[in-house]
Order: sequence, then structure tokens, then C-alpha cells
Amino acid sequence: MSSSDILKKALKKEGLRYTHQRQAIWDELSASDEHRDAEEIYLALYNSGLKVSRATVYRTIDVLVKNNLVRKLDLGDGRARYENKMDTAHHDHLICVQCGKIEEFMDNVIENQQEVIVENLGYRLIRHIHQLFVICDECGSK
Amino acid sequence: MSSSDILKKALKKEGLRYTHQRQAIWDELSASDEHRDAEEIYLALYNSGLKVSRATVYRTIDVLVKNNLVRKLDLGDGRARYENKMDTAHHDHLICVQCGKIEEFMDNVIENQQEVIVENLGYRLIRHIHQLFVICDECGSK
DNA sequence: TTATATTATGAGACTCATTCTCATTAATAA
DNA sequence: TTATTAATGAGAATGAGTCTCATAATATAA
Repeated sequence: MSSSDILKKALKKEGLRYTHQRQAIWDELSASDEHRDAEEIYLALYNSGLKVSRATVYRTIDVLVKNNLVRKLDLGDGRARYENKMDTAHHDHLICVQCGKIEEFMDNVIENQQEVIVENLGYRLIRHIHQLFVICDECGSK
Repeated sequence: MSSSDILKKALKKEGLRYTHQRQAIWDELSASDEHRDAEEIYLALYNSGLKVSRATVYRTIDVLVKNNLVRKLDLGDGRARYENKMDTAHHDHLICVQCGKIEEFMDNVIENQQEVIVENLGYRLIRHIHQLFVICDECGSK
């Protein structure tokens, strides 16, 4: 399924129209595996000649997040980051507190243990946030 | 060690003065095991007749957090929560997405596994955030 | 103590990411 | 095509948190 078909499907599901701006924003996000904030995405579009407003960037990202095409990360610094979620397995994040580098991790022991904890309380797990703040090898060796 | 001795010690370490406002804010936080935001703490003080400014609430909480007397939680909704950290063991949080109830959990399997992940990468773990968003028993049974 | 030096406080201005408003523009249905 | 309806853009508004600076309070020295 092409990039535009994926977007069109999500928009149809939401009863929303297919627009140039929405395609441009989805193109920008789906072409990268970085973890960028809304301003970075806005500027990337702007610098490639696509003048999409910040409001539309935010509005479109919301739709993409809601439809599992993009994942929103809150690293606790006041700016949300967004990453392409297409064709990527579930993972959590490691963040270097010195250089800001973001890496991904996935651990089945932890994933299972989360379910055990929640089940024992008679609750139901909806989602989780798991972030490991580290000093990475490069920063640690200085 | 009394509540005021604990505070005085932290303030001395930071080279800061001991004031009524700082004691009032620490009293308010240390007397509760709730997870409250700055406005709730400000209002609790205000309603008990202690007119401490919002600026001082924020400034004092920063000092308490820095000195491990209070823990700051970021639940991703734009308002930081604060909890008394005195005499409490390390724990992470479960948050009910329906009613907002916050509970604590601690799991040694997960704690160890985090270290394993970080060590395998040659990194050093500084801190972590682990939050399980759930539907609690009460909300789930409705 | 009391005077002096210095820090803390309060009120409100400010910041910054994000959301909202509303007039204009564009996409879809007929 | 046109009519209908939704989307966009520009900038105002929001809201948590931070900063400024005149005034008040604390600590220090005599």
C-alpha cells in the first residue's frame, strides 16, 4: 500500500478530507525514523518549499497519532516528539541525558512483567511509558 | 529528625535561608502521600490561611526535588505532580486512564532487567520513568 | 541585641508549546 | 460546475511554569 493510500484510508476512517498539506506532513514523517518535535517537522516542510502552517502540522499529527501511523513521545522537556510508526515493532526508549540521543529498546521480560503486575491488581493495561535515561557510551567515555 | 530539621539541613546544603514559606510548603507536601500538582499545593496552603505565592511554591518545590525530599512526576498531561519521597521506597506508577487514580508499583524483575539492557549497550542508567496506564477494577466493572 | 548585608518573597509580566478562532480557500457531492 | 462543507492559515488565546524587580525577611557581625 502506497504512502498516500495509507493516509487516505486513515482519513476516510475519520471522515476527513484528503489534502495536500496532510499528505506533505505524512510524507515528512513517514520518510524518517528520527524523533522530531512539531517545529522541526514544520521547518523541514518549510525549507523544502511546502508552506504548511504550524496549526495544520499539529492538527494533522493528531490524526496520524490517533490512527497509529505516528507515535507521540513525551520526554518530559516540554516538547512532544513524533516518530513514524509504520512497519515498526513496539519499543520503548533510551535517552542520553548528556547528548540527547534517543535509542529504542524492547524486552519481552519487561513486557510480560507489566501484564503480570496489572493482572494481579485486577486491572487492564491500556498502554505504558518506559524510558531509560542514561549516559551513552560516547558521552560516558569523555 | 523533625520535619523542620530535615528542611533546614537541605537548605543549609544549598546555601539557602530557612523561611516560613519554605517550611509551610514542605509541611504541606510531607504530610500527604497524594500526587498533587503545584496549583493544588498552592490552594491547600491558601485555604489553610497561608498566603504563599505560586512563584514561591514552584521555587521551593524545585529545592525539595533537588534534595530528594519530593519526587516530580510527569504524567504527560502538562501538569507536573509532586509526591512526598520521605521514608518511601523506590516505586513507579499505575495511572487509571478513566478516573485518574494513581497507584504505585515496584518490581525487581523489571528493575534488574533495566540494568541489563543498559549494561549490554555499554551505557550507564541515570534514572527511569515507567508508567502503566490502565483501567482500574472500579472503572472496568462499570 | 541592633545595624548591615544579602537573600527571599510576591505580583504580575513573560515564555513557549500547543490550541483555538474565524475569515478565506479547497475538496467533495450532486 | 456549483453548492456544500470541511480545511487551512494567521495570529490571538491558553496555561503551566519562569523571570523580574521592588519590598520584606533572614542571617551576620559588632
